[in-house]
Amino acid sequence: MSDEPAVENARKDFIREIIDEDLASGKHEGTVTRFPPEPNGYLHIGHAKSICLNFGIAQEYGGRCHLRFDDTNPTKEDTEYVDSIKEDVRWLGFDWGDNLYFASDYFEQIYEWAVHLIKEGKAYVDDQNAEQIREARGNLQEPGTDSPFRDRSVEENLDLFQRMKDGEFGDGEKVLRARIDMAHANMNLRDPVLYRIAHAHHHRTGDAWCIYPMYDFAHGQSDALEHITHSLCTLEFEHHRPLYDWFLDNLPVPSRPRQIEFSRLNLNYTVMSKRKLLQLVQENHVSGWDDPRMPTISGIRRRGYPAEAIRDFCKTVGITKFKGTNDIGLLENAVRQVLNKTANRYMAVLDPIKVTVTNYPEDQVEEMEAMINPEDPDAGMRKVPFCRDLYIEREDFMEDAPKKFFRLSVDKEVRFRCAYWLKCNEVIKDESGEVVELLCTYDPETRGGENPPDGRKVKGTIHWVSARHAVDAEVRVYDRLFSDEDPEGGEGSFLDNMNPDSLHLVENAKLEPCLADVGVGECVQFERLGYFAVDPDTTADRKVFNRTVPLRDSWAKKQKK
RNA sequence: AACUCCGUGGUGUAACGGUAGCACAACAGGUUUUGGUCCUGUUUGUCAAGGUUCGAAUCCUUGCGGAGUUGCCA
Repeated sequence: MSDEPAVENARKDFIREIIDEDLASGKHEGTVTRFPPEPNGYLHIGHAKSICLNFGIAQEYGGRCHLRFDDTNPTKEDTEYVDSIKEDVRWLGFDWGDNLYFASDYFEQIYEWAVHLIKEGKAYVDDQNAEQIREARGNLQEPGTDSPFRDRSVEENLDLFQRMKDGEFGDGEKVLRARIDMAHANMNLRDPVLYRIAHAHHHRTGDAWCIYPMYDFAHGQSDALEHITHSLCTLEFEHHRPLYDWFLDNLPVPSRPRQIEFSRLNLNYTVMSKRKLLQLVQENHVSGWDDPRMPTISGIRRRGYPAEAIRDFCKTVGITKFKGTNDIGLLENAVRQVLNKTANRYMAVLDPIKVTVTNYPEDQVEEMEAMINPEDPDAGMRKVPFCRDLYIEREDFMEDAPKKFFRLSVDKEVRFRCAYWLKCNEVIKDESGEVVELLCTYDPETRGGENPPDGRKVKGTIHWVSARHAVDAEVRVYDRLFSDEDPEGGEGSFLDNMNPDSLHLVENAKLEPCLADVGVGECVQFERLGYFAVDPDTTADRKVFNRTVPLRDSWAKKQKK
């Protein structure tokens, strides 16, 4: 309720302003949008922007948003992708209801419209091959030249097109082209191809067709058939709009959609093109489409990013025609913001050093009380066992500590979160000089981590785990996949810019026992470290965690300087 | 000058002729049993030049810069 005025006053992007105008002027009575993926790959965060836009508008305006698969190219498409796309849209929190469509459902109608154009003298069958057509198209400086087949009679065109459909010709032998203007400044209007021959099995229509419409000849008409009011797409389609409109002008379509283009999402340290993502998968640079380092929806889901954070992120990047690059930090910030409110806190040690509390009774174990989430008191409390044998993070101990190091050091005292204050008295090293154990003493007057009565102060609080009760787990610590801000820039392949340390595998992390009960997919905070999600690779006897995103770390930042 | 589109702090995004604001980042401080969270403050911007106007990021002109377009992909 309280955020209603905020929604009301929310600044609208130029597309929503256009919709407002169209509603105000009576041009449309409602708003119908569509999300039109081609089922030839997995959805990525860039698609999320389009999904949030299209479905978001439908929600805000009480309209509807169709999920339509743009499946006009049978050689590249597959039902595997259809299924993953549906799952991803649903996971993002959107619902297309009964409005699930396929461009291939319209093949018959689109074919009839092609015949219509032929009858009007606005389309012709061209016998030229692909190379000849390319050469005759001219270039950006020079006009194209008419095809020698451009002036065939309507009857001949009708006959030839029928025979194309009947399978009399091989792939590439003939195409159907619109008869527009071979000298047009916009290449898309230089007699664009409408239909090509492809003796290929289609994932839905099977072998019913051997001719398939091109995107341009299918998309706008599909929009019109579905009574889409606003057809939102990315900037690359801007100079296709005149063609989009040409078909609507020259065909007896049942409605008049309007195409509006906006800038696609670009993120630094990320590649977004389907081709490159496919390459990463096929060449095994990642473990699959859902590798947690991938910008795919399935990847970021597995990584632990909440859908809400993706939606928030899409809201903050906004919709414009300006082709900019967003900072990946903005996404990570959205993730932290959601997780800070929702993630349960636990303690886990990724790189353990043993700590022995020499003055703590050998046989004693105490159940320390700890908040599950300080940001959400309703989450309640949990119990964490404390005893003489503990682990702490190697990073939290330093022998020659600088003044600003607030953690454990020799003769220094620090708070063990929710437990006691401990002082390190002695360091035990192995032959190579590596620290293997710390001998510490605890102060019984600091139980629960409370301040002692004598008024002593301590600057730091560190996390720990009982060595006797710890649960072992695998933790996959991810970093960005590319070390270069613009992986696709520069001379060589984008693969040259891959971050060699994008995955750091921790085989034997030590977890507090409560963590044994966390289910697959759940994302928790390992205190002082970051957010971690339980990976599906988890088995009955071994948990696997993915690091979703680290906590902000002003100490690390200070150290770098 | 083939055509089309786009230029607001470091990044992204508002301001629709009337105080250039917000988020992220950065920096400084406060709070804190997470060097987290939270709070406060600071730095940094209208591509340029003309014009219209009492008044221009906004309208006009010119220039400059960037992107896209020559698939039987979408």
